[in-house]
Amino acid sequence: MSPGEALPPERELSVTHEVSRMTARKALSVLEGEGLIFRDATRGTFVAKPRLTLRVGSFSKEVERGGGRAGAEVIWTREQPAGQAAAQAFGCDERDPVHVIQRLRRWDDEPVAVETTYYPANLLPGFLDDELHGSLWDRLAEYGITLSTTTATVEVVTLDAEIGPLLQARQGAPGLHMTRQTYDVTGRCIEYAQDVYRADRVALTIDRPLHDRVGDS
Amino acid sequence: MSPGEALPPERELSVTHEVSRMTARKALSVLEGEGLIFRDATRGTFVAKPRLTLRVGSFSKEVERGGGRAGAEVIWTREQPAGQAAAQAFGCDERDPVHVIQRLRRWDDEPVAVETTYYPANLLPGFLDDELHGSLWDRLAEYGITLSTTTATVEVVTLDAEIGPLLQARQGAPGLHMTRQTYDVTGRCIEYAQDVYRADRVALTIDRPLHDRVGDS
DNA sequence: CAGTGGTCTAGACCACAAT
DNA sequence: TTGTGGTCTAGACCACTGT
Repeated sequence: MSPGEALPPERELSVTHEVSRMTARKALSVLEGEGLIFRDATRGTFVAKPRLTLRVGSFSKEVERGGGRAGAEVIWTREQPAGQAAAQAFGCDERDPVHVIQRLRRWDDEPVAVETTYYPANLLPGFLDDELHGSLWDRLAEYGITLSTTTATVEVVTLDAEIGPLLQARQGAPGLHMTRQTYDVTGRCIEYAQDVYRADRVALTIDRPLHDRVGDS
Repeated sequence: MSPGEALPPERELSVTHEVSRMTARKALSVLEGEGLIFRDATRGTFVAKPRLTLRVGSFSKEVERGGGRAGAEVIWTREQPAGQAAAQAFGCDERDPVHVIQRLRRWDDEPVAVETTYYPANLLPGFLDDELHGSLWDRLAEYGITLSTTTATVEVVTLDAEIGPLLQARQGAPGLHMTRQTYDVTGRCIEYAQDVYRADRVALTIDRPLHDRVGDS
C-alpha cells in the first residue's frame, strides 16, 4: 500500500478477521509504533510516509532522507536559574542564570522534535533578544565561540501530556529522548539540550571517528 | 520504591484504584516501556534497576553506568552470500561471500542486545574458526586492519518473535535497532552490523567531534 | 447525522510457577 | 491448588469531523 492510503476501519477489520475490536487495535498499535501507519481520530487509519533520518545534533541542513523543508518555531524562551541538570553540565552553580529556549522542529510542516536548549547567560548577553528561528550555532559564532565536540545520550521514552501534543502525537506514543552537551575548543560546555523526537517518524544517524580509541567491540 | 521491590498484583491495583484490570494494565505498560518496572508472568510486577548506558560502536570496556560484567555469547556463525544490504555496505556483489556472526550481549548476565555482524569473507580467511567471544575489533587487528570511522543509524522498533525471546523480552516490547558500518583507514567498509537493544534496559551515548563541519543547529 | 478512533468495563480462559 | 501476568471478548460511551 502507498503512503496516505486508508486502511479499513477498526470495526471492519475486527469483523473480517474475526477478532474483537480491542485485538485488532492492538495489532494496529504495533504498526503504529513502527511508524508504518498513523491514525486520525476522526478520519481513520492511513499508511505513513517513510521515517526521516536526521543526523545527531539535529542540524537543519543535514537531513538524509525525506526531502522537504526544515523549520524551527520558538515555543518559548526564558531566563532562569540553571537548576541541577544544567548546572552539572556547565559546571556552574544551580542558581547561576541560564537562557532556555524551547523550539519545535518541523520537517515539511510535520512536527518531528521538541528541542529545549540551555546556555550560560553570562557568556551570551542578549542572546534571547534576537533571531532564534535559524541556526543557534551560527548565533554562538557571533559571540566568538567555536564549538568542538558533542556528546549525546539517547533513550526511548513515552511521550507525556506536555510533549505529546506539541508533536501532534497521542500521549503514550514512543519517543526518542536525547540529552546533548556541546563543548567549545577550550573544553568548556556551552550548550546543554534535551531533545524529544517522535520515534515513529524519525531515525537518527551518527558519524563517529574512532581516532585514538580503536578497540574492543 | 527500590529495585526488585514487588508492586501489588494487577487485580489488586484495579480494585484499589477503581478501574478495570485492562486499564490498570495499560498504566503499568507505560511504566514498563519506560524501563521503570518489569513483569514476570508467574511472579508478579517489580521495580526495575536503572537503565545501562552504552557507548555507540563499542562495548565491553565502555559501559558508563551500571557496573558489572560484560559478556558476548555466540548464537551462530555462518558463511553466506552477502545479500542486498551487506553488498551495498561493502560495495561488493550480492553473491560475494560474507562471514556472519550473531552474538548475544549480556551485562551482569542480563541480555541487553543481539548483534549480527557481517564481514567480507575474502578479507578475513578463517575468521569464524577462532575465538569470537571477545573483541571482534581486536581480531580484525590480527588481519592488519586498522579501523577509522563508524557510522550508525538508530531507530525504534518493536521486538519480534525472533529477537524478543533472545533478549528475554516479551514480543512487542520496545527495541532500539542500530545499523552500523565501520571503515578502515583506507575508507573501505570492513564491518556491517545490525544490533537490536532492549530499549527498556539500555541508553546509548555518543561522542562526536564536530571537526570541520560546525554548522547549523 | 453517521462514522472514525480513543477509552473503558467486567468478565473469561490460558500457561506457568510456587506452595 | 492458588496466584500471577498474558490474552481476548463483546459490548459501551466519548469527542470530533465531515456531510
